[in-house]
Amino acid sequence: MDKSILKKVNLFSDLNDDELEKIYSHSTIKKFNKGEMIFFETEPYNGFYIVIDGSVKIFKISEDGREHVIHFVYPTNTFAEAPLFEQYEKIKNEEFTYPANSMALEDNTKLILIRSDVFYGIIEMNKSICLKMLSGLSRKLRHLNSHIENISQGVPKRLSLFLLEELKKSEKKEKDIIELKFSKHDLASYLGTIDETLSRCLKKLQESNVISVKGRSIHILNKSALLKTSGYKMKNYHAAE
Amino acid sequence: MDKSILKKVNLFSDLNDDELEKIYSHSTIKKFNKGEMIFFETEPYNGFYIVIDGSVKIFKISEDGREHVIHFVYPTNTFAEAPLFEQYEKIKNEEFTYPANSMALEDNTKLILIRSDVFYGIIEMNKSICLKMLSGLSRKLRHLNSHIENISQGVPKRLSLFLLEELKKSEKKEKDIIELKFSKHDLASYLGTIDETLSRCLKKLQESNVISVKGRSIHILNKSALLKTSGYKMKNYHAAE
DNA sequence: CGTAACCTTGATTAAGATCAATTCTCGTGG
DNA sequence: CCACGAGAATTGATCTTAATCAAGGTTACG
Repeated sequence: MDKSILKKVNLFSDLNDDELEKIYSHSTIKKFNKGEMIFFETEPYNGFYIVIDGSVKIFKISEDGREHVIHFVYPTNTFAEAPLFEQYEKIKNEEFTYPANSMALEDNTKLILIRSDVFYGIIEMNKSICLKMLSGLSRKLRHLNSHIENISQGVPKRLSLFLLEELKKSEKKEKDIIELKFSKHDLASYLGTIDETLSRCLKKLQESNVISVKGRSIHILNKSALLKTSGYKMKNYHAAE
Repeated sequence: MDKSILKKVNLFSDLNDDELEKIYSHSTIKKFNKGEMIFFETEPYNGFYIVIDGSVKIFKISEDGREHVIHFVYPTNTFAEAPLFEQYEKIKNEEFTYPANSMALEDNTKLILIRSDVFYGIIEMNKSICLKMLSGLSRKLRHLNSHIENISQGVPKRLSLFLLEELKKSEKKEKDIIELKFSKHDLASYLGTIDETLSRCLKKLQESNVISVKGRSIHILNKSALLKTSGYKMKNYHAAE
């Protein structure tokens, strides 16, 4: 893999060359195609991942076999870091498993696996990476809190919020267009609803000329209408991860 | 305040006497009565809290004025730590606010306020406290993840899960009895439902002899029935915070 | 005791899940 | 290049759950 990729990962931005070299030499890059599993929640934990290319969904399976999407992860973000520290507190080699399942959403999705023991070594040498980690986890916490707040407030509202968040993330590229990396089924699951309900909600938004949907690309025609139905509050909008 | 209290806080268990002294001498203990506000989400952030006695609820208020309880916090646990690290990454004195509102649930609730600047000083000196913090945040993340998973699965299920979690927390004291520190209204809000629905669910559980409710104390009569309606999976149950 | 906050109960309504068909889309092989 | 088939998405009809609306009943506390 290209060593310069590591520098783009916010988590590693304060590491010196020795430390980067250590991670570089001990890490493996893994490639997955669309639909391939990255890990199962039954699997023993051995490290966390960084998305380099493509995208990933994190999901749980309930006892009735249904899938519940918890997160979508995009490049330069990490996932499955939490068990690292729960594990660290205990006897080092206690059996821990991954907290959920994860699957690649696109062909040629590239990930770096950072093994627990490698990372523990880095932590010992470098305090700043701890603070980066803390800051990353804090943002995730904040995000989950607002997700919980939203989830109890009706599908149209949740959908509007989701669209605004996605729009914010992609604001660098083409204005006003969201390219979904995943099926509407996955989106429905993430929003805590089902395909049919999502479909109907999207239809309504189209009929009132707020958005226009073509396959997996969604054009935002009237952002302020979305803000309105999402129950716009400054801080919510800015807190989006 | 009694200095020995600090040692009971897991977060501080690895600090040496100097460090404890520093926290001790720079911290204030604050007392609140039932119903008093600890902070508002509009308020500038100046540090996190540790519950020493009593209990606290963390909640948001939606634009229609409704209250949404996100957390209940009990002794020796911390709350509002997340902004600490989001703030640390930025220019130090950027204006940050609390992430939600908080209110004391009991008379004579005692809290320690750890000011941001004091804590930054400790962090500089002691790496282990970072790891403790990481571990604490990780557990919260895991907890929120399972909360999200649960919230989309019907009130009876959520209620059963809540009861089992509470039972687990209080397992040290009287077996099989849960003493709520808060109103049923707050519980309903935490479960993402309303008073009437909660009332009916509790009634049903009583009629089928799973629990018995007297005021704010709930006696668990048939734990395995609860496990069943909660969709029991080993890891869920053990992951309870 | 009396009042207010808290909780419960019943009747009604609305949101969204479920069930059951279609239609659409896209990749594959003929 | 077209036809096929499978998965994805949409649509309509119905059913379930839980929110809403409207009264009562209980409890706690001055």
